[in-house]
Amino acid sequence: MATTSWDDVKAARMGDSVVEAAYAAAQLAFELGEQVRAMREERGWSQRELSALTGMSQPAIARFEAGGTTPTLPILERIAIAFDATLSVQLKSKAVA
Amino acid sequence: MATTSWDDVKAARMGDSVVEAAYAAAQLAFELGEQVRAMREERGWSQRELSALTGMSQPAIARFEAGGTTPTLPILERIAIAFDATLSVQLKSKAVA
DNA sequence: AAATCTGATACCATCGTTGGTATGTCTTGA
DNA sequence: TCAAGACATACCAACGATGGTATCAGATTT
Repeated sequence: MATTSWDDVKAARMGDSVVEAAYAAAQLAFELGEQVRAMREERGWSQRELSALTGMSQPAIARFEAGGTTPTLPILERIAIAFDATLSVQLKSKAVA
Repeated sequence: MATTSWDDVKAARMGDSVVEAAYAAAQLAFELGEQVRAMREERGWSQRELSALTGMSQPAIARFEAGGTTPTLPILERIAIAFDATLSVQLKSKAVA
């Protein structure tokens, strides 16, 4: 084997993963957007009010709620704080089999 | 009130939030890095092997595990897939009081 | 009808993460 | 001692999210 062999051997398998991950992240972004919109409306806040509380722009809130972008963790933290909520990010092993 | 009033009124309160959120995100990044390193070593994988599986570079893995950067959700998804794990991101309301 | 508020979209500048590469150090093994 | 592997760090280019602003459509109110 020429190169490291790992790069080659796993390359094919990895190709799918990146796409799969991108799709999963997009779905996550969409769901988070929906949840934030629900929490915001629950409190009767406008996008402008939430943007002021989080230091974000109103367009950023709109994009995020629509699932147009995948939010960063710092942004999610700011939103959590605005809602007096807790941000939880976990990597949970599926099966131990 | 001159401008929208929201921008002004909440501005002071928001200042702390941004810093607080940045700190929280950094801590989250650190903990995630530790967890990923643990999961990786648990499987006897080198950073190079994990980088091949996730389509990331070895330096990116090193930075991430050291907590040097705050990972993006797509990256976390790729890592989760490599570990055959599930990525969970939740905004949980604290008290309902 | 006019004014106002809300949410959505577009454009551009900026910032942070990441990719890619090279390099350095340390450890292990031949 | 030398070679190879593993991890860390540095530098730069590319990409995506965000900030800021302006604008637009729809709904509400006067």
